[in-house]
Amino acid sequence: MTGPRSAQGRPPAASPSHVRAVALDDVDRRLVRLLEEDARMPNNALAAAVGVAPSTCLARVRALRERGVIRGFHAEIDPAAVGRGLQAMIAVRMQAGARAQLRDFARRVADRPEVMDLYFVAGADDFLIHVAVKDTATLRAFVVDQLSARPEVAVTQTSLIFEHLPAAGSGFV
Amino acid sequence: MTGPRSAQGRPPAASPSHVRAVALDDVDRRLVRLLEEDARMPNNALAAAVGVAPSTCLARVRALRERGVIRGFHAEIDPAAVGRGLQAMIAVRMQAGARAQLRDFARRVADRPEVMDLYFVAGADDFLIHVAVKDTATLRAFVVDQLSARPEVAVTQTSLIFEHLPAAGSGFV
DNA sequence: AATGAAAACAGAGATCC
DNA sequence: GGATCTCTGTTTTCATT
Repeated sequence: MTGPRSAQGRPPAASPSHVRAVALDDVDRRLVRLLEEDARMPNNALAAAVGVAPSTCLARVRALRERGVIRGFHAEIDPAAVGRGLQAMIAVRMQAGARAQLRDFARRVADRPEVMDLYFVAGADDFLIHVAVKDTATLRAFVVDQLSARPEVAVTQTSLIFEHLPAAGSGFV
Repeated sequence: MTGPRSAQGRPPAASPSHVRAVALDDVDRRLVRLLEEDARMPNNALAAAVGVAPSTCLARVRALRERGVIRGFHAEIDPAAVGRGLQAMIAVRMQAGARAQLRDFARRVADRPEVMDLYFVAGADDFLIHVAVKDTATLRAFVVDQLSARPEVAVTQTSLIFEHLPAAGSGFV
């Protein structure tokens, strides 16, 4: 484990992509796939599953972390179980004159506790915000206070999310 | 740890919400927050951080898993590092007559390796698909073969994602 | 339900191939 | 770069409160 993280902040490094074109061999790819599914798989089980010695496996996983291939290990939490049963996707378009502040504005929004993901997109909208909140009143407050009331924001469009299927572990690594 | 997962499938249980209105006390909430940030935090460190004995901590975490509050532990992977440097959000609207098959169709799509998340939404679109792929050719192949060529699909709209800020650990648990 | 002690186990390093 | 061995520390169980 490296450094701890500020409780409310963004992950420290591992920016957009970078450390690019890292060549992963077959063992690396299998490790990534296994840890994507179960981040707590013991090192020796991991080693056995990919067919290397535990010490090798440990070194491989550490290298994957250091290369930025593995960005971190996280528990997946049921939002509803922690009082965030309502999810929405909010498309935001900034005022033409406010494009220069787009990234700073979006990053501040992304640091709000309601926000689960923020996607900068190409096209009519500037970014999408995936939020999980307690109820419609909280959602409305977020949209109004954090977005539509801001002069930088031109338009927002909120879509309620009925269900979210995350795909942790299904990638074709 | 409960059962293993089929490599390509969805997580087993923990559907939309369920096990609902689970009362979490202060210790539970702190455990959830810590594990959301670092799923591999050692049990004794976890115990010390929340102020209970390691054995108690272990039982708490196990209970959180069994209650479905914690759905799993996953490594966060840099998509670019595993050859999926291009991300997009695809909005899909189904044909009016195909709404009955919406869920089945969407679930099959969600099991595709390109798909990272699928959101069923209210409004003009039926669902949004967050994909991560190698290049534009792969993206185009996905959109055409899996979506627009299908008779159930009315329209798709693809937005490239420039950057994705995930918020693991920022929730207000 | 939480604890403390004891047993089982995994993790990290040094050494060698 | 990878394996074997060993020591240290953590995870886990269980009797107890």
